[in-house]
Formats: sequence, C-alpha cells, structure tokens
Amino acid sequence: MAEDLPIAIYSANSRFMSRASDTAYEKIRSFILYGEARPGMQLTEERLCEIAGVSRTPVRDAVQRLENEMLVVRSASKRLSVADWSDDEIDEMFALRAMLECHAAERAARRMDASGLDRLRQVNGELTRAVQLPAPDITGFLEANRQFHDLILEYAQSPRLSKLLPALVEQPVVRRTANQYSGDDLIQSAKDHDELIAAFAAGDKDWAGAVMTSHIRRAFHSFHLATRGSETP
Amino acid sequence: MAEDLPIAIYSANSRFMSRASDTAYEKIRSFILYGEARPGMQLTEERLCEIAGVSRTPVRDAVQRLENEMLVVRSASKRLSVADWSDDEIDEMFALRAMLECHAAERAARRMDASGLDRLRQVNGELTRAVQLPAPDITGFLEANRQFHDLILEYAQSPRLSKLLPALVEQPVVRRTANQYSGDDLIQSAKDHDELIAAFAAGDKDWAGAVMTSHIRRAFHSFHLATRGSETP
DNA sequence: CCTTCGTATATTGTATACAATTATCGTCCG
DNA sequence: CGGACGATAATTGTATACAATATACGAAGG
Repeated sequence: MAEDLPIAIYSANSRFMSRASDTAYEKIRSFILYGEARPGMQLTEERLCEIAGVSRTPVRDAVQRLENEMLVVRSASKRLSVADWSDDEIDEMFALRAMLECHAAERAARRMDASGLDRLRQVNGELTRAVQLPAPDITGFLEANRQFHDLILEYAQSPRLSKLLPALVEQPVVRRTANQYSGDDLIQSAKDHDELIAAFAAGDKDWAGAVMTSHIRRAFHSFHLATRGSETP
Repeated sequence: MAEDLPIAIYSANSRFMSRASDTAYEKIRSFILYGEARPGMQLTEERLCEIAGVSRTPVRDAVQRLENEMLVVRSASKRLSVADWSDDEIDEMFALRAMLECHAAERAARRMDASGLDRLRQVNGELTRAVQLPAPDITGFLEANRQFHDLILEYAQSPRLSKLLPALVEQPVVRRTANQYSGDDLIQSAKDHDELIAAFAAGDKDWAGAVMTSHIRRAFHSFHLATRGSETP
C-alpha cells in the first residue's frame, strides 16, 4: 500500500506551540486527522473552542490556517465543515505533490553538501532499520521518513516550497489507510531514498528529480489501487 | 518586457469585499503593491489599522492572508515587515508558476467545452484589440489577460490550484516594471492565447501545457533581462 | 568606555462583549 | 396543504480592554 506518503508532515511547524493559536491549530488538526471528526461534519467556532481549550480569537486564527491547507472548508454562508475531497481532488493533490517534490529534489541536488549527505544517510539508516522484517516499526519509519523529506526541503532553500508543500502532504483520506503498508513497500521506500542520496552525491538534479517523481507516483498508484481497485486513473 | 504576467491576479477574490477583514486585505495589499510601502519596511498592526480604517481583529485576519501569499513576512519576534525577495526567490516563483499554470492548462484542455472556447475567444478578442499599435491600452490588456487566465483556472476545476496559483501571480517586484511592456511583447501574448485556444479546441493537453509553459517562461526571461541584464538564470 | 542588567515602552497575543448576519421554525395566507 | 413571511435563535464578524512578550534605553558596575 501507499508506502510513505500518507504520513509525513514535512512539518514546517515543529515548534514549541506555546501560543494559544498554535495549540488550537494542533488540537483541531488532530481532531480532524486522528480524532472523531468526519468528512463534511459541521464545525462551529464555539465547539472548536471547547476542543482547543482557548477563546475564539486564537481559534479563528487556527481555522484560517486549516482553511489554507484545505482541511476545513467554508460554505457560502461562512460556516465551517471538515473537508471532504472528491477522488479527483485527491488525485490532483498527488499530482501537485509529485511536481513540487520533484522540484524540491532538483533544487536540493544543486545545493547539497557533505554535511547534508551525512544527515540524509543517518536518517535513512534509521528508516532502514525501522523497516526490517519481520516486525517493521511503522512509527519509527514514519518519523524517519518525515525527517528525510524535511531535510530535502531544507536543502531546497525555497521559502515558497516550504510553505506550499506541507499543506499537500498530510490528508485524512490517505492517513486513514496508513496502517496497511506492506513490508515490501516500506523496503522499497528505503531503496528510493538510497537512490536519492546517490543522485544528490552526484549532484545530478535530473536524476534526483526523476527518482523523487517515481517515488511519489508509485505511492499514489499503490494508494489508488488499495482504495479504488483497478480502474486506471 | 515581461508581457502579461506582472499583472493578473487570476483573482480568486473578486467579490464584494464588504466585510472589514476583506477591505483591510485589499487596502493593505494595495499599500504594498501600489502604495508607498517598500521592501523590508516595518509594519505594525496599529499602523495597518490606520491604513485600513478598521480595528486590529480584521487587520490580523488580513495580515495572515498576506503572510500566506508572502507579501509580508514575520520576524522571529513576530514583527511584520514588507517582503523583500531575493533574485533566487523571484526566479523560483516564476518556475513554480510555470509548472502550475502548465498543469492548469493541461487540466483545462481535458475539461474545455464549446461555451468555454467561446468565452476564451471573446476575452482574447478584447485583449487583441487592446494591444493594437500604435497606442496599446495597457489597462485593457491587463484586465483581459487576467480574465483569460482566470477562465483557464476555472476550467481546470481544481480547488487546490485555485488556491495556490493566485498567490504566485502578483508580486511587487514584477509589478513595478509593468509599465514598460513593448508593443511586440503584448502582441505575442495575444498570439500565445490564440494558440492556447487552438490547443483547447483540439483537446490536446500536451500542446496546451507546452504553450502555457513557454508563455510563462518567455515572460520570465523578458523580465529577467530587463531587471538584471544578460546574466543567464 | 564597554558590558550587563533592569525598568519603561512598544508591540503582539488573548479574552470577551457586542454587532451583523444567517439559519430555523412556526404562523399566516393563498 | 404548500409556500411565503417574519420572529427567534444560532453563528460568525468586529471592536476593545487587558495580558504577555519583545525591544529600547539608561543606569550601574567593571
């Protein structure tokens, strides 16, 4: 099944989250991604205040962020609900993500240095250990995978990409299928990452971009197959 | 010079703008794009309240939107300033825009219908009239151009794209050079649009995507040449 | 004279009251 | 009985007061 992509947040926001609007963002986001929220479900600001434990001001702040990530949508009359994406929208997200991650890999290939390669190798070492059969450590895989893609984004040195990509990564629909990885898919992910590192080491941006594109698109097709059967996209 | 792209907002937000937060957004945005704001200039919420004529609550709402579009940036200590992009960031924006507009054109090619073709032809008729020498009507060109790209985005039928693309289009740096179009550039824009219409009519998504890509990238190189001389990007 | 620390000031963050808007639902009239 | 209208409730939007935080500045000590 969809090897790595369900997960990673490639999180730009791995901070302390001390401010109320940040905790509100985290809590509401978790409520949607991992909680009892359901697609299309109505949300009132007051309800979100209870969930987040803060007042409406920071909640409205958080909601606007979530709206930008399209995790919540606003009706014509300004009412909020949990996003419910069509198959086409999900396909579109994968397509956009493939384009942008490919671009990020190309940029990173031009800007990679020895220190970056070391860090990538170390992280993918952890990832490889995590996916060892017969008992893969999914949580460890997810964390290492996130770090790996975050590193590439860091070396891409593009504030734009760092703003655009994270919103395309974590999505409820995909998240829900995240537990069903096959061991082979996980191992293939580690191999993809190895090849990416090789491309970076060679400074070959086209190679890096191509590996990343196939990395994402293969994941897409695994996901597609698992959730919608064999119809061709 | 950079024929069409400086301009268009491809505006997703062409509404009434009646709510205070919307007028704040518009006024602050104009202040940055067309007003006396300068890159790097510090902005306080109170100052923005004066500019917008509303209280801090809607101003903070508007600021968050502008932050997402990267027209304003926030320092580590949460202070606001007008964005000041590096050459690399500007190049990056053009590259991303080329990718996404190409993708939008491809999607639109698959979804175009007779009515859409009619509308495109009509809008590009106006554009063509506006760019007639010897006295091109820049304002008319800009408006028609915006409508043309908006139409493509509409037929792409991708909420994601509709959210991502507008933020990449209007930027202060490019805007400042918008008055210097050559008549030939304007005319070439109209021809590009004609070819796009032909590609749409043929339902040829690759053709449409290729025309759009060259349309944007040529504009980029014109801009690059005009602002930074002959160094190759 | 430079550095360090603490106080004052400026700025951003949050809560809350109130205003404006939108939905809900019962009633009236056709 | 059905649909339009209007009162009421629910929800979102805005202003403002206050709290938390960061900067600026000056005094004290080396």
